[in-house]
Amino acid sequence: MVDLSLDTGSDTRSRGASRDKILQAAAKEFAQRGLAGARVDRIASGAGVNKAMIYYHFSSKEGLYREVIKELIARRATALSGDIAGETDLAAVLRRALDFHAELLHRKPETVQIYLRELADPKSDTVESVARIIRESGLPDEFTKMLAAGMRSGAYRAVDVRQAVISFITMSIGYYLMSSVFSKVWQFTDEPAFIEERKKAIIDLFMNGVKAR
Amino acid sequence: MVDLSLDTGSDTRSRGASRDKILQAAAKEFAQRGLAGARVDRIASGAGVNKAMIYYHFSSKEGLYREVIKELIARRATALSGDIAGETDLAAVLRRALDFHAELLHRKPETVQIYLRELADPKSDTVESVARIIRESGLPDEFTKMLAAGMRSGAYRAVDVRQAVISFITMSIGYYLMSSVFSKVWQFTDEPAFIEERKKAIIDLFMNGVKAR
Amino acid sequence: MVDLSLDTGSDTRSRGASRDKILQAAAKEFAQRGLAGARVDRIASGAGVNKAMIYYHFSSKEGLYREVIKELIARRATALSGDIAGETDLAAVLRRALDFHAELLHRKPETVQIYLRELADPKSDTVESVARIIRESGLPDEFTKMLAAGMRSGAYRAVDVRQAVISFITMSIGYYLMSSVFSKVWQFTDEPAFIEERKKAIIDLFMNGVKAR
Amino acid sequence: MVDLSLDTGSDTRSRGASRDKILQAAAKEFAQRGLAGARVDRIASGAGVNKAMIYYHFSSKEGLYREVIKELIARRATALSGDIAGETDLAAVLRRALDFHAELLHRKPETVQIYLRELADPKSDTVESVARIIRESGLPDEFTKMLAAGMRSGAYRAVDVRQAVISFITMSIGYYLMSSVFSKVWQFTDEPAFIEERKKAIIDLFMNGVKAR
DNA sequence: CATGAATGAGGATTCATTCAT
DNA sequence: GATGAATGAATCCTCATTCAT
Repeated sequence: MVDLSLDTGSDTRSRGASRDKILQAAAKEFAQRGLAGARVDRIASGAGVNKAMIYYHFSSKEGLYREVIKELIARRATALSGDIAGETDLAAVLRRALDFHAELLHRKPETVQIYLRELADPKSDTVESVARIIRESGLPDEFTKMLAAGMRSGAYRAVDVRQAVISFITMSIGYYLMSSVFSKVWQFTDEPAFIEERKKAIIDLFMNGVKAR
Repeated sequence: MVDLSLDTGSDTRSRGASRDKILQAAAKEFAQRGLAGARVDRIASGAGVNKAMIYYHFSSKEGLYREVIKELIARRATALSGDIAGETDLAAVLRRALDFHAELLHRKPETVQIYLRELADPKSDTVESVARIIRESGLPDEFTKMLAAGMRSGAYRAVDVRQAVISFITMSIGYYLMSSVFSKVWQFTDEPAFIEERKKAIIDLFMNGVKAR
Repeated sequence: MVDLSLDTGSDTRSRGASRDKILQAAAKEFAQRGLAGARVDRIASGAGVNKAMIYYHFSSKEGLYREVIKELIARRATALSGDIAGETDLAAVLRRALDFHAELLHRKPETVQIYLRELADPKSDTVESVARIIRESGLPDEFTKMLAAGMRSGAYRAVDVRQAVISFITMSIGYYLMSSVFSKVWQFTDEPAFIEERKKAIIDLFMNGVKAR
Repeated sequence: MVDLSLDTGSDTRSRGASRDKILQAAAKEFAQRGLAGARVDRIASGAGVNKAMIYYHFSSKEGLYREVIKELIARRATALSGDIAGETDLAAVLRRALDFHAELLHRKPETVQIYLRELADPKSDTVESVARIIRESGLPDEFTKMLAAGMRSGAYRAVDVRQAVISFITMSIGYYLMSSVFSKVWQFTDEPAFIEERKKAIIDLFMNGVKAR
């Protein structure tokens, strides 16, 4: 499976140690408060470094934010590309995607928060690049091909393919986006276990939903 | 059907046109930039009033924000409660909920943006109250009852009811939350039409997904 | 004679009272320390206003500086244009110019200091605009015409006209530029009187210097 | 003639190439931006050395500035002292002084810029020391003596001696101070040639201006 | 000598909020 | 209701200077 380890590169020994501490602290602050609400002082003290170090390593608060985005989203999201290429089974493709989403959005809780804020920002180019990543990942195409083939062969019912893709993506990602609400409605005790069940439930509902009768 | 008219409150007999203009402008500003990123100056000039007027009508920037939230989310969301009570058919309940989500999140584009930001805010009590509204709306309970009944009667397959509810909600709401990405991947030409198709597609996938074979 | 009163306009009653106080204090601060050395805090307390008022009235420290320049140099310097037009006598032209320089550079001591710093700044466009003002004032042309005419008529010796103009300007303005040194070498007791003598001495030396023998 | 070679000091046997590079870069930076506007970083990168090296060689930014002043002005200016002592002819004294000013202010363009800024600084002790150098150079005394003698002998007209000295100094030095303006008014093509002509023109105007008729 | 990293004390600018009219 | 002017408390960022190596 894809390695999505959290470090910012290979040089986390002492070269750039404080740079990394800043990135960590910044991710947390930006996730919790957003770019506008984040305080450089808070990031500095969170990272245990002098405020000026932030400007030594990054151009500005916004530059730091961009770097955090890059580390947290862009860099990790691209990892999926070409990973579903080999699969021939629709259910397997779904599982790959589900695992990837979990990996991407659940390992680092900050990721979801930042992603939510980016979704709300009309000027965000993160959204643009995520869209590009999705397109280039081949998921929609692969999905479409498999569904279409299954529909031709009579294995699947006639469904709107685009809607199906969207339904799958929303079921998978939507959970992470809204989990703060869900967890208040149902109080999950064991989230990791819940997520594994969720993956199965999504595959189950989706496959049964499209399968011919 | 639920009345979700756009005015800022039914008790606003003539409590000031400028108060409303401020609320409109504030909703837009908060949606685009979030509470921290919003500028009182910008809200004032957006509303075409003097900045001091905002403090004449509202206690503070945060007070104004709370008021916007109340108008945009709380007030409208509560409208659903007791509306699905009468339904006996699962598909009809789904449709009610889908219509409600569309009404709530699509009519005013600001709603989604603010909602996204609230989801990202760990201190948000909007999330709390939305959770409460969902609980009190009876949707999960009704849903659970109907699914359980269907499973007992053999009409539906044995599925994890909680997961099913979540799958439905994410399919429905998830689209609005992520539509900025989707619209960049697929370029919808006619969104209202697309949303109507989407509702059907969700019901179709869900009902087929749970129906016994 | 030209009115070169110091106020920034006609509305110095209470409309823009603090704006004017800021301009006054800023002129002093910029004169003493230069743009880079000036402190916004010092300007604010010098003007007896809140620091934020500076940004209410001016775009930035640099914007304020430009405004000061405009008030102190550009606006006043343009006043000379067309003022020497009527003169037919070379000595009278000299006197006009001498009076103008005194008016411009001696009334407000800050003017010289700021002018000196602008002369030292390779990126200054004040220097550009002063050059333009000189050109458009007609002084060099008038001067040239009169000297040339005098040379043709035999009243004046054959001299390099351009050098003569420069000699005159440097004698007149150079004194103000270097007066801080001169006053340390000679300790003038009565400067206004000294300046009047200086004007006469310059005319005397110049006219005798060019007159035919 | 006076040795005004450009090296940064005769006692710099091999006291480090980087020290000199720093002084060069610092002179440029201080000339262009002034003490307050100068950036230590920029000086360091201009000199091609690490910023800390500056503090290895100099006590502080201001200490470096003082050193630059010493090299550029004080050290070179003192060279004139006692050089005009031998002259008996007024015109020869003028020429000596003109050559010295040209040497001092024209060889290194930074000199004029720094000098201009010092003239504008009310706390400058460079101005003080230049005044002292002028006094001690004997130029004013020599000048005065010669003019007075000429006036007694009937060779010169009765003029205000102090004004005459100032007129001469301003004609000579004033050109360098204001050359950035002059060059924008007239666009000199060949500055060295122009300066030689200027020297002659100054002597010509001055001598004719004081000579008895 | 030389360097990259670090720091504290500012310094410019912003911004929510209030006041006088 | 309505406004222009005013303010204090941040907040981002800079910069001279020092330190560890």
